[in-house]
Amino acid sequence: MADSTDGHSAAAVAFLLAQLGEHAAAKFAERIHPLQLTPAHAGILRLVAVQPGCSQQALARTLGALPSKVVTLVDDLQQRGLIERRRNPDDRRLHALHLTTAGTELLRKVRAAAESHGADLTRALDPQQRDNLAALLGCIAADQHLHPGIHPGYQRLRR
Amino acid sequence: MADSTDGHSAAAVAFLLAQLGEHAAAKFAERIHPLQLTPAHAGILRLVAVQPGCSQQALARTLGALPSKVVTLVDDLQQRGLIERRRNPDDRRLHALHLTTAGTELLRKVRAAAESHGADLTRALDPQQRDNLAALLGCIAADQHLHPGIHPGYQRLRR
DNA sequence: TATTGTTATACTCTATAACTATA
DNA sequence: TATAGTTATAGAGTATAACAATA
Repeated sequence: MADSTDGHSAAAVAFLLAQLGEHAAAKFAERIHPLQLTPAHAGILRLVAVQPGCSQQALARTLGALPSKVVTLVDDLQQRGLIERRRNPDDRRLHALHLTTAGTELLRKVRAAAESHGADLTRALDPQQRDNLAALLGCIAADQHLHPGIHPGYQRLRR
Repeated sequence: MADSTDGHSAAAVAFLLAQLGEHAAAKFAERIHPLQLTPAHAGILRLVAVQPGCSQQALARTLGALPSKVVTLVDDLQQRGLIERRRNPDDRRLHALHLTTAGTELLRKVRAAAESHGADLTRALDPQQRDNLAALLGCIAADQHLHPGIHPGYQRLRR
């Protein structure tokens, strides 16, 4: 990985980003572990909430993940009664995905966990610094053409 | 993963960090791929440069990686003539690791790649913004007790 | 024939623990 | 007995492609 010893070089910023990003992802995974969810599960719950009735293929395309992986994750969530597969009468090949009441409730807990996770992660910054950081990161994310809300790690989803 | 749709909440910052961190790591891996190195290889090259003569166990402890993984990575680097295993005469169980001339040269290329990678990643920011970002990230990293130069991803080193 | 969802299989990666040599 | 390094092996995880149902 990049050298991190040469002050505020561009390489040092990139290394810090990679380091903190991994740390943030790992801490978030810990936060939702008690809910018996992985980040992948949480990502699917969130997307189905945003796009109710979406198909598994659409989900896979949006996440950049393999359809066969999405199947097993949706299996998990359905078996726990968090998500429903409804047959689309117009095209019976498709499964229209919907959150159940339990799924909506659990997603609320996931969002609460994400918020307290974020607060803990940025506790060293005052509100102005935090907004400043958000703006700078948003600037880079836009420039790098990252899709809002789509973590590249979704491409290797884990159960 | 965290919701990224609620403005500049703490959760949004955490999500952006995770997203950008993964992106930065992936881009860096692409940069050094032509050198036939993975980030894990690069990390070992760098640590051996910083602590010449260190043992493989010490390396594994510093990186938080399994000793058996370090073996295969050092094997790769040794076979390519980038690193030397010297027997420690005082304790013949230990291998003292040293970079060869070729290893030192390749590490220079890795550092150049890291620098241009960082420049590309932060091209949307002016120098002042970049320094600002570095300071904010450094602040969080220190608060979260991250070890400078040690990427948490080293713990699952890949060849 | 093409597409959705699913399942099966082969492959890779990882972790554990056994092994050797030295202490 | 304990530790460094190595190797072997079993388990988990992943990607590919085969498959059934529907269009």
